[in-house]
Amino acid sequence: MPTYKFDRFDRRILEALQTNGRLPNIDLAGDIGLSPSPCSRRVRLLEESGVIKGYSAVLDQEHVGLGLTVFVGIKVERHREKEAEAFREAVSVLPEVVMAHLVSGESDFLLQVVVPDLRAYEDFLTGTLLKLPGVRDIRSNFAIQTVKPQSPLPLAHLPG
Amino acid sequence: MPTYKFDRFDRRILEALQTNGRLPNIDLAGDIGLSPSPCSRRVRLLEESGVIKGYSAVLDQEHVGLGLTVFVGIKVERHREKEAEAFREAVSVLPEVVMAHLVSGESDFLLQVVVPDLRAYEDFLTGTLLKLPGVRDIRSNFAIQTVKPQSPLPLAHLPG
DNA sequence: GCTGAAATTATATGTCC
DNA sequence: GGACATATAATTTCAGC
Repeated sequence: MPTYKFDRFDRRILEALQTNGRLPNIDLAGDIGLSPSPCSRRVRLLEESGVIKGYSAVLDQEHVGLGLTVFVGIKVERHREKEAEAFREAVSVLPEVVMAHLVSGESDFLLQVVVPDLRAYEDFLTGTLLKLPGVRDIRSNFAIQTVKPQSPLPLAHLPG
Repeated sequence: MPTYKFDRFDRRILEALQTNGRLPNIDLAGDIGLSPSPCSRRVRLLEESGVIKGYSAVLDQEHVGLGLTVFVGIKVERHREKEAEAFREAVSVLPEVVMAHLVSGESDFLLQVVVPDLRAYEDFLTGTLLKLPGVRDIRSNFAIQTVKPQSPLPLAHLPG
């Protein structure tokens, strides 16, 4: 379903649930100015249509012992499609890789990697990343400070 | 609270709630092999201690009309601390910026920017980013394909 | 600490207007 | 979309291990 006819209620639901995914329906309904029944219906429709892909607990990285975030740029050899797909598959199953994109520019791939510390990153880099097939170059950019943590998507372009 | 004495139950709770932040307590309890009472207590402690920072609905970017993700590297002038703080503050309040870090390497800051399309990015780049104080250089890397979407933090280093 | 059961309260859902 | 009734689920308490 590529399109979805949003109105201002849907937009406010999405904004509220991005900020608090466990907001009780009764509170959500009150916040957006709707009674619980239609609010619940809308949320279900948004879930079933795939607009809401799921819900997630947001953890404090430091608290769970994950002190190091690294943004990794990877250049690869020119691949045939079959090899390229194998590379993407290999990257996407690595737990330490919490996000990965094919990008334009200097690197071919940009990965966000999360590990406990520098020692763990060293192991991951030499033991895993550098052994991926077709890797030509890896550039590691270490996060020194979080300026803005992962935040809600901007929905200002939707009706409302 | 910089440390937290996790055991295997806490780890499994965190893993489960990262995957499904709305998993009913009764189901969560069953999954991790605990009865509902202690399971509920543990979740509450994890929330109160800040290990669980919150919950969020995960949206489908395309479905909500946000077709373009750009990873933006920014180099800045040497700042005094007061100016540096002003820059970080300015970046962190921009809705289009869904994540931002101070990083080592080529750029000083790395931003993840989400907008509807190239036209919107053009406006954002020229109208907002390039006008931030002290910007020396901006490099835009466009996401061509999502290899792995934002995914749960790896907790394999915790007990369990 | 956990289990299990029961009671209470809160929340979600379905039906009908 | 709203109101109301019904069904689910969460939370608390307490006994016993």
